[in-house]
Amino acid sequence: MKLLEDLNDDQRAAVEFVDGASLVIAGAGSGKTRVLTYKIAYLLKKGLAPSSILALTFTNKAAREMKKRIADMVGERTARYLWMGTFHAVFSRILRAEAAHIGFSSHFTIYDSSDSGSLLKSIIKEMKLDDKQYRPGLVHSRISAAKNNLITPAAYSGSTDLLKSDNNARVPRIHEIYHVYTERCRMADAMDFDDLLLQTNILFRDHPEVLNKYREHFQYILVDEYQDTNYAQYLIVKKLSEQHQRICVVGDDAQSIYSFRGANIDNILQFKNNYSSAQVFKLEQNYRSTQTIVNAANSLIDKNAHQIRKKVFSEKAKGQKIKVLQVYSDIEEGQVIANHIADFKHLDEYDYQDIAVLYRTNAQSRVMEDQLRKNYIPYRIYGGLSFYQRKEIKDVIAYGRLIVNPNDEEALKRIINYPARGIGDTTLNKLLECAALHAVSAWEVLNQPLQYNLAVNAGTAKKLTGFADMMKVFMAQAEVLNAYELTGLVIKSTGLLSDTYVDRSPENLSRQENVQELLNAIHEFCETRADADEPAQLTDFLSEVSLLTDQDTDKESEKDKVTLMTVHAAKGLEFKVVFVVGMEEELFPSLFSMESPRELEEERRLFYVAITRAEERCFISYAKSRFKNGQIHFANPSRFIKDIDPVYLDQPAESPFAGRTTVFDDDFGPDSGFNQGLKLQGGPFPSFGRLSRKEPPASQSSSWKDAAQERALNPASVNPKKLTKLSRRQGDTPAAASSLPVGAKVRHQLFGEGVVLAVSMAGANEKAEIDFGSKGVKTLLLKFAKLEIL
DNA sequence: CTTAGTAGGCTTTTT
DNA sequence: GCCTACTAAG
Repeated sequence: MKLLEDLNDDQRAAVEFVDGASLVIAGAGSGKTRVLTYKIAYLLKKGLAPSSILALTFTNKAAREMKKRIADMVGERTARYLWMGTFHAVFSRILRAEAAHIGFSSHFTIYDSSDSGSLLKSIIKEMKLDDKQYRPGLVHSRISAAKNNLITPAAYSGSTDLLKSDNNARVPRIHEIYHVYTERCRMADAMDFDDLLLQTNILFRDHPEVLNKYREHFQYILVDEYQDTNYAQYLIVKKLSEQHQRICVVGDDAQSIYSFRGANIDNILQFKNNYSSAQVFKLEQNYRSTQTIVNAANSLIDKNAHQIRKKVFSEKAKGQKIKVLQVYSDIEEGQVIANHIADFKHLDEYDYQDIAVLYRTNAQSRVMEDQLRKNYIPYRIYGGLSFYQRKEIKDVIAYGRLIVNPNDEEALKRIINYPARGIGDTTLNKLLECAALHAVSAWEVLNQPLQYNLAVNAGTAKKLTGFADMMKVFMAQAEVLNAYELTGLVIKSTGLLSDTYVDRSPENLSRQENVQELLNAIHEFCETRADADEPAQLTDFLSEVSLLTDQDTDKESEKDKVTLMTVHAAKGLEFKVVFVVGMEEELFPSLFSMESPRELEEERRLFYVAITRAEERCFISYAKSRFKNGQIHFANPSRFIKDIDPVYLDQPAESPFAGRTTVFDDDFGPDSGFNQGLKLQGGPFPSFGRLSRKEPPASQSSSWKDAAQERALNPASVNPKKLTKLSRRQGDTPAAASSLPVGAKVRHQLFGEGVVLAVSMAGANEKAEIDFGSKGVKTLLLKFAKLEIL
């Protein structure tokens, strides 16, 4: 078979073995995705129907990319029928189909983490507990851990161990909160992320006929990133595959970095025990990195006790040593890296797009961004707030959610008084308490206030009725309009955007554009669905969108920029040059991991992931001082640097900071407090103060400005889903010469004919205000709006 | 009930 | 430094 020619012996063996369970241990850069895609193609060529193959990935992005690659091999028409996606996406689809079995409706809402947090907060308040003691985040993580281990509220209350542990942590009533939380979710016809896995397990446990249906349906199951699966995921896979054993899991225990989310590394370590006849394949040849990088990474991971031993090797060039950079401050760190990047570019060694800066926490991006901008280096940033987490987007989505599922309490809470319509906290709390008292949804009370003795005065009652009536109009319209039309109607008739029109501040413009971008996305969704002759109602859009949190498409305008992201986000990616920054104790490894050897090993794996992203050059930097929470913190170099065999490192010969390269006051010699681990809190520090406040000229021109402004003002040009810290730093640009003259007549496919009132710039993009007569005046981005000039 | 202003808290990583 | 949650005034 021709497709096998592209594979090495190990890869081919893994691909061709299809008669039983198999575990593929794939070292970093060893062609893991290649094996998965070729294996699927192989199965298809062997005659397996695409719809009978289930391929589970960890991120939407991975699923998309794999699907694309397979489509290239076997054709889009075949590939589209594969069941390929994240656990959450695939099983939410199944849960919607089987919802009736477990007491949900097929259009149940998926609560995101902030919905869960907000609901927990309400519950904690209602139970009159102290939210300092019962911090919603802490409570949520305990409940989440319980769900990931398939512990229901009843089981939780029945477990003396858990109760004891909660007692010790001084949060003895968590099991009660868990009960109420579960009831409230059910009342709201909502599932949180963890429910998607828990409820799937419940469905399969309580309805063997349903389990059998899917068992027979999925003739072959593949799981990517198996080291990151948790118990709930493990059991789903096991139930589906244990009869026919046609399962292939791929992973690398050395890259298990999600235990905080319940991932259990034992799933991969114990695979052979669970599938007794399992074949194990090891992919040990790294095709990505130089020998030095691979060997350095090996020497690091060797310090972990918990692992499957393997010999990852590279046959590429030996390559240069990993350079260790030591600097005084986070600011200098940014500066030094910016200099290196500028040199690479000027010497024509690397383009910006070949370079990534990886950090442990998103908070570290700010300083790096500042320094890159000052040096006119274009960058793109992943992480921070995703598109669908922006306030204005969540508001629109919340209206949609409530229309589709009026019992969605979190959506109701969000919009019942937004835009302001005189329904304040007092009223809302009365409403929610009343609903909780009668064990009905808030929407139910809203519709029958008298029946449930809702104690509000006549004026307030009227406002509530007004809101409910408005929503009912939308709900009726939802029957006839598609998602795009309905969302447009909602935005228009609620005046959701009206407070963004009060001025032309970059923030407001950005909000408008974000909403426009959402509308564009919905529009595109509707068209795609229409082409495929599939429904394009709001409910269809929402069920797709609720699990989209992923970084997305690389657009043309994204080319040749330095990438900034967390190490977690970088998993699965590769760059010619990688800077791993902030290699300091208490940051990497993080403070929270230092107590436990297990977590420390996970941090080490994380560092391993970071280093193995690099193909040719790798830099590691650590700073002596760093701003954290508005205070200066001092730290020692990360212990992980010492874990790397020094023969692979190019580090300053002397003790930390003795051989520094920049000119500074001599306050911090090698014997200063830093090296003794002394911690200083806050307070002005003479030399540091000077260093940190020294601002470079605020000139703005050339390439970075376009980059930054694009990012700031036009989410679409960056990457539509992920975007941090919008426009604070940049103002509006003056209008440039336009391709669209004012006064021109145009036609828009939805709004019909209109007249151009004004054209201006939004970042790097032109936008036009167009009067569509009866359809109103719209502001449209020209790059999106499909306008026909008449 | 709304808004503006201030005090306090917080920070790991993400489907 | 940033965001949220609370407080005081309209």
